[in-house]
Amino acid sequence: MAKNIKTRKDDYAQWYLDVIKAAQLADHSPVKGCMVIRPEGYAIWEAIQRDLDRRFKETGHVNAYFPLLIPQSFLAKEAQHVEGFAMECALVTHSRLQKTPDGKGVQPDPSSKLEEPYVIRPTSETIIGHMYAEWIQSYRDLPVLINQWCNVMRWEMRTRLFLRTAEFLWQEGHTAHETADEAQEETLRMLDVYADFVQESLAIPVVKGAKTESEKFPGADTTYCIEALMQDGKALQAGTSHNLGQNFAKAFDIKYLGRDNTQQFAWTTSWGMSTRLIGAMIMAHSDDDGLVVPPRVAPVVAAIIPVYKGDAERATVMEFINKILGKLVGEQEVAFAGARNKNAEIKSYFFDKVTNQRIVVDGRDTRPGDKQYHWEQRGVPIRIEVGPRDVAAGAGLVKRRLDRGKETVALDGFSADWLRGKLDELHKLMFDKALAFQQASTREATTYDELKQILSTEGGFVRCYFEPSPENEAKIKAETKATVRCIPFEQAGGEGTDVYTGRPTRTQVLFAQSY
RNA sequence: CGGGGUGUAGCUCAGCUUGGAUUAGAGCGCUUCGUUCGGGUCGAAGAGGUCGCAAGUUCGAAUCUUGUCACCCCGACCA
Repeated sequence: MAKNIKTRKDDYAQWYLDVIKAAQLADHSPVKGCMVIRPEGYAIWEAIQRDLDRRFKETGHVNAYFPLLIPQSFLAKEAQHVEGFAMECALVTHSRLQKTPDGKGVQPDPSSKLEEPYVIRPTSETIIGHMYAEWIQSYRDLPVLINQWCNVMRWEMRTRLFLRTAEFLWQEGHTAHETADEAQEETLRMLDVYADFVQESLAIPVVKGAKTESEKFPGADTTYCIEALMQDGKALQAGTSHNLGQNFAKAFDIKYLGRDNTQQFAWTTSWGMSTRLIGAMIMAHSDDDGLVVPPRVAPVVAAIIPVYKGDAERATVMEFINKILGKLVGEQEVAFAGARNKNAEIKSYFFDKVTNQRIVVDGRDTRPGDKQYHWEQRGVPIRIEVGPRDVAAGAGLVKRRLDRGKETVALDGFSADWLRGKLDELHKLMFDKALAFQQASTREATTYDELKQILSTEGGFVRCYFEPSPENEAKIKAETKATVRCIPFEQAGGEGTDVYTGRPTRTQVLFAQSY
């Protein structure tokens, strides 16, 4: 049992922080609400970026970069947008510092006060809209399909590592189209891209659906989302895709000359996913022993742990490990890595140079138990233990992080394909496990009492007939802390009784408490 | 911004009620040496703190008083 990690049952919130700390994914920073993403955590973000970016390119998008600072007046141009974000905007008001009168500190130089303050972007619809207005003149300029990878800042009152930080990393796609249909098609296409990514790479099952009026993005006509369920029964919005209609086009004057030679407003969309995904990944898969990383985004796919006493045993064990490595990563990489790792206690070998996934050999002078815990807490999918007994048997002991499963694999059994197969198998097991949990945690309610009962005792998703309305949602939230997570695409069909009003409705929604 | 709580070593904390033998401590972590090595060995030596900050009371303050700052938890807000 891990000594440094609280159990989920005892204190779920503390468990989450302990897992992050033990795996060295992130740290609190001196800046309130802002985290430091440590190398182990950033490597996971890089894997997410690489995979998502490929999917964006495959669907015809290109990357660009827009400024961090947005003129304050831009925020005011779209009425709902400013209302939604005004409360959490950080402002830049000066361009210079000067020494304080006592000479000990610094303060803003009053003479450097900006004519118009800048807002640190909470999202970039406005400044991108401004640029699109300049770039788009004709229907021939459409569609514009641009994504940017960047940081944004939202001055949250309460923050949690990865799930909600004042500054976070994300991607935001912004597209402009000739017709409403194309914009709608794009909005749904990117929602599918998100869902596929989260399921195929992070092994987290999601529910696709639409947001209600009160939960949608400020300035959108419609917001679609993917919702995931965490192990404590709370929901987490993993990604959103917005159909902005002509709202931003009208606010920023994005007009084009149409095929009929008349001026038209463009139809725009935006969609984003953030470092919150790392929080989702942790909460969906990890256990009381620490982090469990889905194999497809794991920076280290396997850790080899030598076991020996004395120099003689060490030499034979290491020699055998090199043979295993040769099978897994190739003789050439073993040779290259030898030079690269010269002075490293933990030696690192490329398993896949495209995804930058590695295999490590932990040669530190500590007890094998230490090493087991070390890699276990970091969520490495597979550990290979090699000691004198294994060398004698010509095999390695393979342990799986997910379920502690063990098997002995003969030297000839090791190969890159073998490892890929193992990782795929683990991915599938992780997804199935998470899916089984999600299904078991999705319940139906036919009355309001039933809804309250489920939410207060078991949590999870509650599916029920409900006609969304801001007033009734607010009342339900006040009583249950739960909100409509989405109106799922998959509807039972037919007519039912609204759990709150008792009136007939055809709409089914998913209620849950959320992060 | 409302309610509650906490500030002592890198981390978790004891000491504070009743001021003085505390030359400020413990466990973990860290460094060095030895030992051990199949799920967190053991031992020795060592580094590390103006007790959040400021003023006051006192012969004497981590301990009492006042002020101040920071952080945490619960609520309102949220990718």
